[in-house]
Amino acid sequence: MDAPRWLDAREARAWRGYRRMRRLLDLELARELMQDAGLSEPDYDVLSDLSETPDQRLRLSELADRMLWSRSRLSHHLARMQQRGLITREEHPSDGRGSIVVLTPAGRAAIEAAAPGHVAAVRRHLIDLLTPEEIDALGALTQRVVDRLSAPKG
Amino acid sequence: MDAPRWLDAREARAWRGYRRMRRLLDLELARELMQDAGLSEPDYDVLSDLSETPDQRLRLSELADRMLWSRSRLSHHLARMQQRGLITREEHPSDGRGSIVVLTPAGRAAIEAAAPGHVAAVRRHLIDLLTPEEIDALGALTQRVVDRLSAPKG
DNA sequence: AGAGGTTTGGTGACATGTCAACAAGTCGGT
DNA sequence: ACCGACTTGTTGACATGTCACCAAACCTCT
Repeated sequence: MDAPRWLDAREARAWRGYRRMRRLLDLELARELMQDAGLSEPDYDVLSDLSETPDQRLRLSELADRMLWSRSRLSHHLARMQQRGLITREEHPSDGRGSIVVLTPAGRAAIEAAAPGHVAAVRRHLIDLLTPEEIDALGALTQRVVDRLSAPKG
Repeated sequence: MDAPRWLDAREARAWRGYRRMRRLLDLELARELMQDAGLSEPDYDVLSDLSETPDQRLRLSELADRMLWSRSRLSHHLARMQQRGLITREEHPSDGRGSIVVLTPAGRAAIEAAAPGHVAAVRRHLIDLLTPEEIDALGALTQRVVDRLSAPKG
């Protein structure tokens, strides 16, 4: 058991700042999104990912992988979104197990109505507060961390 | 309704990277923390904040404010932690409404056992992957965003 | 064809977080 | 002292996320 290497002042500032930013940004973006568009962030993410596919449809497992969600979580969430008419399920044409998640017209309308305001909020509270250098640094750094965590033996 | 200013390629990379990093980092840190120390991240945060105070005790509302949690959430969570013997509640000496959250010896032992491993994990998956410049940039940028979001009229 | 192992999506039980309402206490003005 | 407005912490109902498990379908052998 080696002596732990605690964070120095700069590292601690970055780590604490990151966590605090996360929390505050989440709260604010979720609040505005719900108020302006009646969607939760998970709702928005599902609709957004679906709307970016060519046919507005994705296999459940594929969608779950993209979102980094468990299939169970997605299945539960889709059930709720289906209740509200935002998505439907179709059978997979060749794989009898598969379930295809499809964006309904109402779902498409919802994401199209929500997107401009949400992007504006992301700009207002984050992107537009950063210098171009900071944006590039954030892009580079997050990608490096993500690549490590996604690597097979990370 | 002005035409929305969508994110350009660099901005989108930063934003997507940030969200993906968040998710992956959360999953991994929570997984290791639970496995190594039997604590959830919320558990750790409560214990950590408490252990950093001079007397290992804080008023509930004060702790909630520091953590950016609602009082309701904290109250529920403390009930569960109290069940496990990690914290206790005491009466406030002068304010009859107040409840003081106190770290128990078991709680102190838990955070002391968990901290070295957790800090090491934070280093391994984030801090040690960044250059000193990136750490400073992250510290500066998060602080700016936090300050804006914390401002009275944000 | 069929056995054995894997993948897929769903389910119920349970843990956690949110929201609105509440009782008790405090505070400030009169 | 007392009234009304506010603060504090708790609670219960409900929304959401996690976990273990399952049935059905698939895939790979022989």
